Amino acid sequence: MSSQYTFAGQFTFSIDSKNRINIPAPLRKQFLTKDKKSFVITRGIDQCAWIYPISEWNFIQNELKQLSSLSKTNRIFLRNHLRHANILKFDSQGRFVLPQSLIDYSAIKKDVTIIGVLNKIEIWNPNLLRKIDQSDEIDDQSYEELSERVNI
Amino acid sequence: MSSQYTFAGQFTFSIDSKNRINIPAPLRKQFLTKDKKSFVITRGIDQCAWIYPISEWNFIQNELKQLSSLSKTNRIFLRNHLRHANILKFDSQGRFVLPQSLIDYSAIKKDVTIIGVLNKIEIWNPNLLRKIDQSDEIDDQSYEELSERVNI
DNA sequence: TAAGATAAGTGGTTAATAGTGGGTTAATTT
DNA sequence: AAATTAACCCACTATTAACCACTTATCTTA
Repeated sequence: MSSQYTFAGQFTFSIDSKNRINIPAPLRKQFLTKDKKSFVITRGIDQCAWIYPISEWNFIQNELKQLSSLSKTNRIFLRNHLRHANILKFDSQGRFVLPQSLIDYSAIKKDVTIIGVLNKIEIWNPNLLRKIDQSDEIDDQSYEELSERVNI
Repeated sequence: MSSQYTFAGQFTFSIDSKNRINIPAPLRKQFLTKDKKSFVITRGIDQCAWIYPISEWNFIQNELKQLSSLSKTNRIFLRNHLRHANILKFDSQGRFVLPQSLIDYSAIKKDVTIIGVLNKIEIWNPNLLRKIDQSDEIDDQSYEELSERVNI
């Protein structure tokens, strides 16, 4: 079964003095009642934080179980992905407290950029994201390969 | 499964002080009841905005879901395609609010040209479109290549 | 073809919601 | 027990979305 979530869009919010971040209403509204405002926040592969609704996370965990720990890449990926995972809820105003370890990892200062990416939500330092935009342009060859697989 | 929409035609409307744009009635009428006036508006490949009825967009999203986020190319590709996507509805008068980011991207001022292009609707600055019309003529070689794929 | 009726396009006002800030009490931790 | 953290509550402001109203164009029907 594939994901029930289809997040999209970009939002620029701020983190307050108590390290709280508001989840943008358009994204928050998508949360299914079965997930009861619960989600997992963890390190992204890039220098950002990833948020998965709890049911998505359970699904991903099952996928991760398929990976053999004999592979070094797998071991590293599993460790980094799991050890920094925090189960959180958002409060009655729709906010959550971003753990200090993720603030450090993502280099969050005052402003945050929040992006919906299909089944997950990304939390970025706007400046870092801008830097990535410029430096990580996909080379043409990769795009060509992608275009043969995805029909947009 | 192929598209259920076949938009066509060109219309010149205006954007009002609250950044609202009216969807031309001939296009609006095509919206299926299952789509409930919902659509996604995002950056076009050219300097314009693209509107997809929500069911069309879901079709695209399902293709995107096949891409694993373990690949860097995929991550960048997904992020950049989804971050500019806005899920919107048109109001009881058939209008929607064009997000500021797309106003900037498309360089929309007062007038807009709206074009139906099969499964999507394009929103243009009329002046830009005129300029493109003149400069972007399709050369014969490209037409040859097209002719092998499309039978008109 | 003319007149009425209907729909389309445009403009503005009001009411609801979203985003943000802060304070108070209850749990944990040290 | 003190201090820190977390949950809960209240409040303000700006933005957004829902609503109403008017004009122009199109369609229908006598």
